[in-house]
Amino acid sequence: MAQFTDEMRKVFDVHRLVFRIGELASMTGASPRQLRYWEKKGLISSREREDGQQARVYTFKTFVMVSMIKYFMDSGYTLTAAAQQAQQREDNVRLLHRFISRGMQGFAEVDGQIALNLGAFDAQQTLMAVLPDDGGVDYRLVSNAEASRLTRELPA
Amino acid sequence: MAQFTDEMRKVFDVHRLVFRIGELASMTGASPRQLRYWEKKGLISSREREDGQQARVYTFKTFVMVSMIKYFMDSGYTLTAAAQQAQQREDNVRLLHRFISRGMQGFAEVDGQIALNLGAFDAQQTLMAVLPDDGGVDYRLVSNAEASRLTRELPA
DNA sequence: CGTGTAAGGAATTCTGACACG
DNA sequence: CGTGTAAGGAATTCTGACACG
Repeated sequence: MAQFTDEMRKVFDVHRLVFRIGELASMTGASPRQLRYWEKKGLISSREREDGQQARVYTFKTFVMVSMIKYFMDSGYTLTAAAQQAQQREDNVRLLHRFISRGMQGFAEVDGQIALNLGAFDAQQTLMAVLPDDGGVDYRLVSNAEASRLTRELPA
Repeated sequence: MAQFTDEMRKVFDVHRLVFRIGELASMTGASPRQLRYWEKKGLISSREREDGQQARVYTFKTFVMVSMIKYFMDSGYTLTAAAQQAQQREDNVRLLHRFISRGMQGFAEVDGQIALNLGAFDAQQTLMAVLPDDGGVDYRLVSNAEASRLTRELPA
């Protein structure tokens, strides 16, 4: 399953995502004028423009930040207060990214259902997540030996 | 913690992400000419253009697809074969999204460490994921009562 | 303070075509 | 088949300014 993570890590890496001002505006509901002003105030940032590049380039991190600022402003906060609120949430966002990037070991098959191998639970057992039909998530502990047996090879 | 998921779900919803051909090209390494040709062949798709909109608009789904096609082509596959390989992986991508969107119940604090509440393990216990300093992920089972007690309120 | 708009120049995207193979 | 390029028109982004408040 190392094959999966190696290949797919780059596919899921949101840090590769880049946007120009028009898309970021349509994605978040903030106007281009607002985005330029927020950047001038230092509330958000765009990537350094190499050489003679004209258009601003925003990253996924900025997309998240703008989305949060917009959300808090729509809730009644002033721009400055909304930016402060968003900054506090930033830590949680980073934490979630760490959990996601560390916890995914690959897919497996448990009791005939597709499961996600979440890695070692303790020295003897591996944690699996299963998606039942009711829309929730079930968790199963299986022996490490059984885990590697259950973990299916992806189509080469 | 319902507060967190309600507010942040829209922030993390990658389906809101949109790109134009230039960004998608720079993000994936495929040329604009390639993207137009692949679309003409039906291997990828761009969003319907409303009214007189000129520029193509791509979604995150297409970003993932293009990344995979590019990866397999760089590995030596022909365009058609690479697209077939990518299509097979698509199912796994969708599965991973379902696991992520269902499994996140919010943040908690376990043994003084930040943890991710992954929801019910069984009728009595809640599953928590903890990030130790060694870079891995540890899992803990706590009683449901303790879980709700440990789950910290996010800054309002 | 925070955002809208009109203004002119620069960069992007569009399509259909010619090219090579 | 699969991609590059030159060509001209259309849409986007840029900055600094004027406006309202």
